[in-house]
Amino acid sequence: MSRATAEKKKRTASKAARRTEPGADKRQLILAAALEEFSQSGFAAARLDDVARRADVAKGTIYLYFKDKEALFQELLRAQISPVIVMLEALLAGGGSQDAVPLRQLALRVADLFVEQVIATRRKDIVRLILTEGPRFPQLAEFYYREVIARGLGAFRARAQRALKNGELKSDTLVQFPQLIVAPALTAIMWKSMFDKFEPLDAKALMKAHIDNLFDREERP
Amino acid sequence: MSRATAEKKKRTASKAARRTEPGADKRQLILAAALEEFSQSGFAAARLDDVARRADVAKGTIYLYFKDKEALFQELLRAQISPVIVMLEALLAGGGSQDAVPLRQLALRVADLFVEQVIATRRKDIVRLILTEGPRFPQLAEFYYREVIARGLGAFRARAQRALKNGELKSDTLVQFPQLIVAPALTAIMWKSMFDKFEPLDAKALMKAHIDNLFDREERP
Amino acid sequence: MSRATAEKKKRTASKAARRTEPGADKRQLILAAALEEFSQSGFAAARLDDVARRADVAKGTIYLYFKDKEALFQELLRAQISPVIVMLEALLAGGGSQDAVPLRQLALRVADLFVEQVIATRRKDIVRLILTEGPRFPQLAEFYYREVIARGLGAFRARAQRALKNGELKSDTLVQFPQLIVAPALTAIMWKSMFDKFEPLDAKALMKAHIDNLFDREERP
Amino acid sequence: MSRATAEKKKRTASKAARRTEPGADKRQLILAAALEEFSQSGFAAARLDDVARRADVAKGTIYLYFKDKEALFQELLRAQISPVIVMLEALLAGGGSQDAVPLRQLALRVADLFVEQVIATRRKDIVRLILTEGPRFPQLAEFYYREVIARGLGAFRARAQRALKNGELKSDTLVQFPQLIVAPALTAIMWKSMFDKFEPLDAKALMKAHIDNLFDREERP
DNA sequence: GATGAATGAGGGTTCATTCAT
DNA sequence: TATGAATGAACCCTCATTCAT
Repeated sequence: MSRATAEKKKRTASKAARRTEPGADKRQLILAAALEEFSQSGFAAARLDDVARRADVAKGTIYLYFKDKEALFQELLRAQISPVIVMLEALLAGGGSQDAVPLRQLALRVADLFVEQVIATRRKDIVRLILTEGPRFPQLAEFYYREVIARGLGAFRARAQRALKNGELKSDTLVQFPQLIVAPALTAIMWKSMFDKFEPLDAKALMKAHIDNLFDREERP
Repeated sequence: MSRATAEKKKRTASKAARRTEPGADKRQLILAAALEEFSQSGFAAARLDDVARRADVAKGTIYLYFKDKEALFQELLRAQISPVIVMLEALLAGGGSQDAVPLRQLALRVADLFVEQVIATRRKDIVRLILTEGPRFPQLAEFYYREVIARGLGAFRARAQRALKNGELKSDTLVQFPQLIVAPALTAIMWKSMFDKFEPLDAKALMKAHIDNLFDREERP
Repeated sequence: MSRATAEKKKRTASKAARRTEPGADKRQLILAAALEEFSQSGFAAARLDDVARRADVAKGTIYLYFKDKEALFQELLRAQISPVIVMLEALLAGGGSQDAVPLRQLALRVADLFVEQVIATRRKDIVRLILTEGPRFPQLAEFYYREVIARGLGAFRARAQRALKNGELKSDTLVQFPQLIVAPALTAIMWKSMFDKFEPLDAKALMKAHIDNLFDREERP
Repeated sequence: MSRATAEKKKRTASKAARRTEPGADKRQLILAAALEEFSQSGFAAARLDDVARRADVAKGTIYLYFKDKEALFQELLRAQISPVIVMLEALLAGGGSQDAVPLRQLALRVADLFVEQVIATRRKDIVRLILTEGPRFPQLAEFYYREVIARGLGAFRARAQRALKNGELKSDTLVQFPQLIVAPALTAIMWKSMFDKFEPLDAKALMKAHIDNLFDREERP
């Protein structure tokens, strides 16, 4: 009871505060609450009741902004992907167009960015949700493949190809399997949500060790 | 009424056929059906009705073998883990006790085994389910960490330590991050269940390339 | 089927009528329907489906007002007890504080009240349910003992004690066994719900005869 | 698992022991177990599974002796009534045919017998069940009314009539309301199953006080 | 007769969705 | 727009009953 009471009080207070918030767009509130609930419980087990409560809106309000539960879910995942795509393209296409930065430096920079901006934040749950619920939402999987995977790996593959040509890379491993570059990142995300309490994982160090592995062999004379 | 009657007849017929099946243990039938349904829909969205139908038993029969939906789910995941553990220990402890086989060979052998026995079979769904539902079932995550992760990585880490001492490994990367060895395997599992239809992935080649990466750098003079 | 159709029509009609009913509080509707169903079938055999239908609400609506079937049951019994307690105390404490009214008159008055307000009404089913289901709901039995039995018999016992002292009563029978005063009332309730159709019982006359019995002996010289 | 295994072993053992019991009539075992379960849970909530376990027979066995759950229930109540009827008639008809024993003595004797043979034993649960479930089983109520109530009260009423004629009784209260004689007995049964743990009731003393009440007034000059 | 695995109808409960206000 | 009471389909689970052995 005390927990509920405390929570209620807090919510009531924040409600008053939020009411007056100027740009407190309901849609954003709902999306934020939905991320929380969906990543906590998964799509099927999440309750719109809880989303509404957390967003501090009425249950019916959700339906003013989203057709149904699935639309909310998919729009949530799509909305959050946009910045990732932008970031991705900025890094790969922009920074790499002239290959001013060596691929290894680029990889390290992206890895750091990914750890800081995704793995260390709530955003990692977006990735988890996509991995987790993707098989149940074919359109989502397809969308994600087209917009993120194909583009991201494609760009990386192109960049690796150039690195291979200009001698920065000695083997074509990364050209054939660009997936290798992200494997430890996915592993880190899964690890953090399941095993981190038993054995914490330093994601940044893991990524660095992995990249060192991929490039050190190449750079030896 | 005619529908019910017709259905009953049909079922009776197919039942008669199956009745004679020799080792068709009900419990196993249910577990197999459950794997199918759970990996298709996830825990929350799977319907026991469908499990029953797929196993060709009545809904109530499930409850003769499992306390409830969650017990069915957890026993499913635990039951399938045992062979993995056995395999794991046989390979690492057994084959590696005298380190007769170089770690690289061992890794390649394990990778092949994992691809053939897990990734290429229905068993990969077990791994997916654990990764996917683990956060919602803390006991399961803990069990899995204790029985599989801690043991597996522990054994691998010990073996890597010895490889480092006897010069087979030049860096301590794998001692610090034994997770690296499995990262591409997880990635392959996720890829296969979401993106394989868009772009098939050769898991075995991926694993080989990864292991080559890890060891080649060490073996250069 | 014709029965169902007929019922549906009736319900639709009455629903339209009820929609406009002013104070038709849903909670009260549900409680009234629940009393009907529970006293007809007992707790275990009563179906919430029927309660809902009788209250003319959807099944889910019940759960907006009551946590579950048991809560509905217990709140039903507790809600109905309050007026009884109030009545009880008004009569015994109020009217008896100065013992202005002889105990016999008081008993007759209470008996009449009980017959009219309880035995002759739907309320007798509340008493039946408590007697009937009490053993299965220990909290309910305790609540009832504390709030009604202990208080009611206690007050009556005190009043009887005074009557004994001031000579109105000659023996201490009622002080020792205040339960005696209510025994015929319980018997009447049971009789009415089982045997009244075979042999009607005049509860008021029964109570009067009983009270005469208890007091006549005392009043003889 | 260990609990289940242990229980199974125990049951198997005791079963072996019972197997050799000579007159261990299955039907009686089942009836005894049924009484236990029905009076603990009521008709609707009692589980035949538990009856079978308690009787140490298989679930199917029950159906060899009783058509269904309701038949078991009704036969249970009817079977147990017979001795009561016999006793009743022996006392009233037999002992009272010549009115050798004064009615008051007879009443006291019956009360004692009832307390000892019914209220103090498992048999009180039979009475409770009849009172409790009667309304749901019209045939049972009718059977009970015809075989027990009508006969018992009839015999008592006849005896009271004679007592009135021969001066043993001064008023016709008991002729009009023979139910009065049993009211405290029913009250005692209800009390014992609900409130006895809060406030124990001396049923025998209660009955005696009640009978004194009924007869003292008559016997005063 | 006796067993107990199997059945499946039935009921309690949840929760996405609607709609009158 | 926003609300939240109301809905009812859907799903888990129980348990009386059956039947092959």
